[in-house]
Amino acid sequence: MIKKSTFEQIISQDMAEMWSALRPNEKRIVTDNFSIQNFKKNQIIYAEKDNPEMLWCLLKGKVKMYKNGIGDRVQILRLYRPVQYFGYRAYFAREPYVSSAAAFEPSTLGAIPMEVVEDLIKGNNDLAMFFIHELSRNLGGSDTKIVSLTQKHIRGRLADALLLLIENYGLEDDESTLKIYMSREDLANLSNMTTSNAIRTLGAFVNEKLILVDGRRIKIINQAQLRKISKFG
Amino acid sequence: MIKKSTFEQIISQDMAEMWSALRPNEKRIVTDNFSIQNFKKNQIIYAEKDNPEMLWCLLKGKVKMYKNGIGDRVQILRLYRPVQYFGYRAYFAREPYVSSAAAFEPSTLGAIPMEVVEDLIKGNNDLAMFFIHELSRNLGGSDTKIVSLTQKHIRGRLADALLLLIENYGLEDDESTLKIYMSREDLANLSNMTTSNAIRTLGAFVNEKLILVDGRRIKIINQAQLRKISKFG
DNA sequence: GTAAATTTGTGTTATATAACATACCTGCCA
DNA sequence: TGGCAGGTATGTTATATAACACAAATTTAC
Repeated sequence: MIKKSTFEQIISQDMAEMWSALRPNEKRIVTDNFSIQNFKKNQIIYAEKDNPEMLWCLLKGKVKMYKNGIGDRVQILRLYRPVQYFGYRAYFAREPYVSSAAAFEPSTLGAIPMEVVEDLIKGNNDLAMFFIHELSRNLGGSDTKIVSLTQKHIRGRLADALLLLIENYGLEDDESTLKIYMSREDLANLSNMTTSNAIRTLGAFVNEKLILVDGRRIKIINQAQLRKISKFG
Repeated sequence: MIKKSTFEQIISQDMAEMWSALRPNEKRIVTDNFSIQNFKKNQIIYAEKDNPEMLWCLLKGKVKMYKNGIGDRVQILRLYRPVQYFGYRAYFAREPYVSSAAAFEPSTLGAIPMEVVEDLIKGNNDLAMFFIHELSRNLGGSDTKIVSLTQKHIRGRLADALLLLIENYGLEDDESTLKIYMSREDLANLSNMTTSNAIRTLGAFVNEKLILVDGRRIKIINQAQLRKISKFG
């Protein structure tokens, strides 16, 4: 358990966007109901069909939201970085989770009971607008993803995945190495293809000098060309 | 142009869910800013990349929200029936539309400027919760659709489309005829396949006595089996 | 520190579905 | 009334990608 003073520090520094929407007494309510949990690599935070109870706030690490599909296939739907919120959609929809969330790597998360969040929303319209905004952006992303994943060819889908990783987790100081190191399988699950095809297509990109690969370390060499592949072929 | 009294009637009867969240003075604001527009069959209501300005309320008819994809392919994302609201997501996300909306058949729509809606939300938390709820349900649907469209086989996807049409537009008094008559092409665009394959697979379903087809009229004979096909093969 | 398990890599085959070609049907309007 | 456009139907071919099989490399566990 972490001391109260540390709580305050973490949430006031990192939860900026949502935090700033709150009045002093509301901040107090959040602080009082905030609990911190650590997750190991690949540990599940919540699973499909669970009842949504918490608003999760990723403080440290990386998290994937995914859905188990047909056979053993998995589709990664969204990726989270500090400090982003998730786990609230199903609660607001009054339905069980339709997807699962797991830590990509050792991660620290904050949790606030959704009832508390809902009460806060009822008395604070900036907070309501925060969630309306988040949901709206996610829905647009999900709609766009439908078309990309169903209509683009393998190369386009993998290019999309790489570009998403750049956007989401950024690059090292060398301005080319992806900050996330993920398995070929996760890469495949992100871009709707088999692991073999992720490996093969990644290899093709290396041959074409678009990227450089060393184990799970990926260096982006030709981002412009990746964008072209995402758009056309 | 329709008389004010008729306005009041339409919106108080049909806009029930959102309408009931409003206080008398807010209802007045909506009424004063409400305009009615008729759309012909296949007429576009708004298009991708347009700037979102209006909250649309479908009063009569049927509307499809779709996205133009690669080549000439189209993906139908959502269907609307009276009385449902759409067109607000992009506004809340502060981005241009990522999809288009068009009338399936001659339709009557109400329009309210999004600025007015946003002002109302800022002063009315029930209204905010209405949108949070709608967005949350749509996002769950979109996430589920991603997996269905990418992982299910053609038969499962077409079965899904038929079940969606039942759920969305219902059946005639005979409790078997779909209330919506759509082209094979639209059916294909709903279930991510070519028109040829929609025609063929529909034919297969007829052979298997799951449905009966007379032109665009579709009778659902064996819904249980359609559900099985949606789930497995 | 060595065995076991997992991940990565590569070749081959199988198959679902798109692409293409063509014909027919049906309503429309000139 | 006849031809034209749009939609429906069906057969054939092409192809992108999954499925499978196996070997090598790397990580994990005891």
